[in-house]
Amino acid sequence: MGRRKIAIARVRDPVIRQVTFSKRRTGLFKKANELAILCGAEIAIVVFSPGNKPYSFGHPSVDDVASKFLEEELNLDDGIGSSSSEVSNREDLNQQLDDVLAELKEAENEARAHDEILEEYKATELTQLEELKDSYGKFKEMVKSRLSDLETTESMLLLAEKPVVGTKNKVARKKGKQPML
Amino acid sequence: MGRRKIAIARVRDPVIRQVTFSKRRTGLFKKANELAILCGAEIAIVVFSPGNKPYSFGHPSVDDVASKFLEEELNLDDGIGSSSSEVSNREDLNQQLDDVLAELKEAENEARAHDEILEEYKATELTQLEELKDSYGKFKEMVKSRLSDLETTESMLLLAEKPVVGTKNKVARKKGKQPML
DNA sequence: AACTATTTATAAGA
DNA sequence: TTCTTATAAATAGTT
Repeated sequence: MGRRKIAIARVRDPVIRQVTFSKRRTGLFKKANELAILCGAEIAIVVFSPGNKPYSFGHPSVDDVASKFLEEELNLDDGIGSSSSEVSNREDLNQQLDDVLAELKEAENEARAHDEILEEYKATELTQLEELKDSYGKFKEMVKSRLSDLETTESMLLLAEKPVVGTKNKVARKKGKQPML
Repeated sequence: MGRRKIAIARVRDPVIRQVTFSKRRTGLFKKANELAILCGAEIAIVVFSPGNKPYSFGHPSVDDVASKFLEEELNLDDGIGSSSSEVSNREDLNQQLDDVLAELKEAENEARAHDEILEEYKATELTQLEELKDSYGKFKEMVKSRLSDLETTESMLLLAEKPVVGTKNKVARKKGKQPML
């Protein structure tokens, strides 16, 4: 779409490559925005420029899309690694699940203890800690999410026999603004 | 770019909306691929269709870009929340940092305990647990990373005075393939 | 899914 | 980098 047609191959000249990146990144984000608005789609994009500077686009936010993708990951999950032949005895599985459930509840309690420790720094000026807490919160959410999955033993067993359907992913944004490479 | 110009606003007709989504998602991913090839850029995209089906694009892979973005997040981090005027006394800050360091080490030990519990299921057929462990491992890495940051007190103080430079993000992929909505 | 009339993105150039 | 513009490419409406 320019004065000339170009082949899709690495642009040699570093200067032109950078210019091309800037133009196309702008175009890509614009397209992403239109897709989100027109179709009510949720979308997150992360790009690294040739100079390795990070850029991101999110609608409604990278965070939201990220979390949602993580949910998918947790719900659709595996089904691989245990061939149906290995799923021999349902009773055994149920017992195992009960054990796992107990252990995870224990782990969650410990997680709560961690959280309390970290909470003490909520009011501190050392905002770097927020970052750590965020990741820790996400972990706790996963534990909880996993717990409810396990509690519905029946559905999990079904999942274990279901073929994989979707892509799974996880994204969690932080504050910050775009560098102007 | 069609027979008529359309306004960028939510497409009412669900059928047309879905068709538009399919066409534009294809276009977006194509653009993303061209950007990656032409500029040697790394890129990851996650989208949810109007019907809430997940689609993703990654070059070289969503995983790789995700990890890299997470690194950025850990390294460039905050610097917000504490105006330079609040960074009054370096000695006080150093003391606070020492305290935080101690607490974090404690938290890390607890984290290690969690990990051991989870490790017991490494050989189990319940592969869904792998996912949980992955997220937990990431959390632990962040704790460790943060710890080393804190240990180099000097550099952290510098960070606290530095303006925000990059966007931060975290992504962790799972296996799976694209649904053909 | 295909087909085009049009709109939009963008390669080159300034 | 920003703008301009000729041209390539994406896509809205149609079949």
